[in-house]
Amino acid sequence: MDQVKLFNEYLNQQGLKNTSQRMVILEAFLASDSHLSTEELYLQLRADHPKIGYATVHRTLKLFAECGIAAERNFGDGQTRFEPVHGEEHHDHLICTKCGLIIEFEEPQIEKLQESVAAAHHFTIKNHRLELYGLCAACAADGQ
Amino acid sequence: MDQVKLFNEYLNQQGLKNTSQRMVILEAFLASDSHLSTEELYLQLRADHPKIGYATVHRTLKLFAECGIAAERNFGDGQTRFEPVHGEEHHDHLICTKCGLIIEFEEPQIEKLQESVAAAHHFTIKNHRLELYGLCAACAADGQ
DNA sequence: AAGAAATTGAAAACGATTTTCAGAAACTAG
DNA sequence: CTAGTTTCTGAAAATCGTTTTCAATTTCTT
Ligand SMILES: [Mn+2]
Ligand SMILES: [Mn+2]
Ligand SMILES: [Zn+2]
Ligand SMILES: [Zn+2]
Repeated sequence: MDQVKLFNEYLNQQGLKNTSQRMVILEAFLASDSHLSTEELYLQLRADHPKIGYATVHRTLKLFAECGIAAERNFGDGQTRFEPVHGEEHHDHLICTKCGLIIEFEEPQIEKLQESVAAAHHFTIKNHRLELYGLCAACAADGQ
Repeated sequence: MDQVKLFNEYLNQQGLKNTSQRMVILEAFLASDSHLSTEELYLQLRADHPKIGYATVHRTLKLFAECGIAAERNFGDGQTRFEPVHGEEHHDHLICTKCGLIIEFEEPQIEKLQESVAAAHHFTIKNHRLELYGLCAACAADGQ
């Protein structure tokens, strides 16, 4: 699915305007490595677009999240991160606390068990977060 | 295990001093409902101990976490919460996004699957967080 | 082309947390 | 017990990521 199209449709629906800044930020966001903070994307953009302000970058990332083309993540380092959402697939994360490497995974059996836990408590799950923190292979191989 | 004893041993080890404030805060913390923010515990203490400052409450909660008698939690409401750690048991949480109810659960099968996911990626898990957000039975029964 | 409405960037405001600092309290040695 | 040393405390200020404000600019509709 075309993220740019989805975003433009969302802007129209909401009576928002399409600006050059928004397009630049969207392209940079989609092209970049995932799990970016506002700060990181802002600094990255700065090279080619020094006029774009931090506030605009942040507002735009939140717009992406609102319209569903970005997911907000929080990996406990005190910064909100954003990653592009491509299809329907949900995924969770392995996070290396030494080098910051992020590995994504899907495990349907875990999702199923989550549902059964919820059912046992008469609870309806709307969303969840599962994050496994530790050391990636490379960092574990290094001195600890 | 006696949390008070553990805390005092930790203070000694670290060359820290045992003060009346620390004891008061520890007792209130252990007696209280779990998953308290600094603010909440501070306000609760205020009734009987109006002289104890916010900074002292917060510093002391972090000390508890350092010495292992408290666990830090973050349920996405922008406040760090602390809960007493009683034994070795680990648990995860169901969180009602409407009324704030927190239900604790343990699911060994999920933990096992987490390990196998990690192993598949040559990753060593140090800790993890699993939070299921949604509606508790009562809130689901209400109008949504 | 003109007007109405939304957007932008810089700076100020926010809110949770952390630090500073001078006076108070706790511990240690004598 | 007392003096000396160290840590602690509470209030206020500082920090840090995030959000809001506001006047100027841009977009988009007539
Ligand atoms: Mn991801
Ligand atoms: Mn808990
Ligand atoms: Zn690593
Ligand atoms: Zn509820």
